[in-house]
Amino acid sequence: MLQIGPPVAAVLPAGDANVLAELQPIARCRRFRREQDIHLQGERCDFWYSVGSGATRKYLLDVNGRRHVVDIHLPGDFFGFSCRDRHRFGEQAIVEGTLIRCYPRTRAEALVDGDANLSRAIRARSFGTTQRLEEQLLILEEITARRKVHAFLTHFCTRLPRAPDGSCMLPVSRYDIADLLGLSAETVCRAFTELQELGAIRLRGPRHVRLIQWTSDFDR
Amino acid sequence: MLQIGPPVAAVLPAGDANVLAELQPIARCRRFRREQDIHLQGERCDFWYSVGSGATRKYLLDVNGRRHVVDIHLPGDFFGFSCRDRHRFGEQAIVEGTLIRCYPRTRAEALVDGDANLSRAIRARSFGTTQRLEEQLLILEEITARRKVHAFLTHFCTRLPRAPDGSCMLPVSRYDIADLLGLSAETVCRAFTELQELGAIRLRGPRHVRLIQWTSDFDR
DNA sequence: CGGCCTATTGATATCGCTCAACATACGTGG
DNA sequence: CCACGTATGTTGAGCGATATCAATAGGCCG
Repeated sequence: MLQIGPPVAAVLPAGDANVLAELQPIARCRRFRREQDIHLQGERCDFWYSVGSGATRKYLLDVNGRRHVVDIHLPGDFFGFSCRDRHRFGEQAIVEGTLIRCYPRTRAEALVDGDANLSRAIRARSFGTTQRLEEQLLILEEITARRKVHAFLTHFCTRLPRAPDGSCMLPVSRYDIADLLGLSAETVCRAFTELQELGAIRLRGPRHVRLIQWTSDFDR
Repeated sequence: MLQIGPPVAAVLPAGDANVLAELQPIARCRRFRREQDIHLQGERCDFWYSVGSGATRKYLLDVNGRRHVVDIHLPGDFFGFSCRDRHRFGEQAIVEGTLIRCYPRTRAEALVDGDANLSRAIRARSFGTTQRLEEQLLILEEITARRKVHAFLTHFCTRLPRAPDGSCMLPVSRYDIADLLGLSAETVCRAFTELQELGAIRLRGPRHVRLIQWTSDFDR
């Protein structure tokens, strides 16, 4: 069974947010509707982006038309970093009115080149992305669907704002979770139901989750 | 079915290798034996590393003692980048005599701070790591073991040196592949056998693989 | 030669994908 | 307001895929 690591935000220097504010002058803010694309797969990598509010998914449509989700971005996250000139993945808003800050890449790089602190802050964000993806890999290496879903919720809920009772509102559908975990939506549903029956989570509405302290294995 | 993206090396600016050579003065080179740890999980992040020769695995031992492999590093790859102060993962040599360059982190960061080109090169490496992990996530999201193994081989072989006939020597065991793909070693074995029967690969010895051009689905 | 590690194959029970049906929520237009 | 349509979420049945346990083969090194 997996011990989920701390979220990226908890390990990033708190001062980074101030440093990153230096990028604001060149940012263009845009709002996106649910399912609207921020950039498409194959498009030129002309911007860096950060999430102001809402949530986005990084996804790929494969040759069979199946959708793969490789990452979810939440407020504070940066995305669009790339070492190639075209995006391998598309990125789209998950929630209505998602606010995105778009930083023209050339200008952003010029700013970063001239400011070692800013450069460190961006580097820390990039390392943080690596960390989040590594955590996601661990989750996908879990064997059973129930464990995958539980590990996902454990990790994801640390990244979400929490109500006083410790519960979270998931911005993502069962389909998003399925495409992120490489499972069918039905299996994800069943895992939610089973986890609730086992007392690992409590649901008040399909997207309103509270994680319960739980030490045992989930193999009944 | 998945279209595997190009390897990171193919999209990194060729000049980066020269730029990164500026880190050599502070590098300490060490050789590691098979299975020897380069750093442990939980250890302080005091170094950046790059692979000179051989191969390494980034891994985690979970509370049940199961080993998870999240990445394989080959010559030219950097690792040990982190935005936390302690390593979540261990890293160990896979092949005998693996050559590792160790860069003291504080000195490396100071060098990078003072050189925008070097800073860009390190950033590009970090973005490249992100790209490799995203590709690995896509592989893990494949449904069947056969597809996972085939996608892994397709991606991994682009990172390996290739003989004139297009064949590769895998530096990793079936167990490494299993722990990387979240499968049992037996299932990985069977997938190799099936892929060969289907004509997707040819094996001359367990680790000597040649990928065959193959357009069809692998679902018989 | 013997021991160990890696790789392979077999048998079986469990798990998850698929297809199907149904429930629920929400928005829209009448 | 209700009727309806659509998207989302849930549950069921059955089959194929994979984990697991087991046994065996092969290679390498002392």
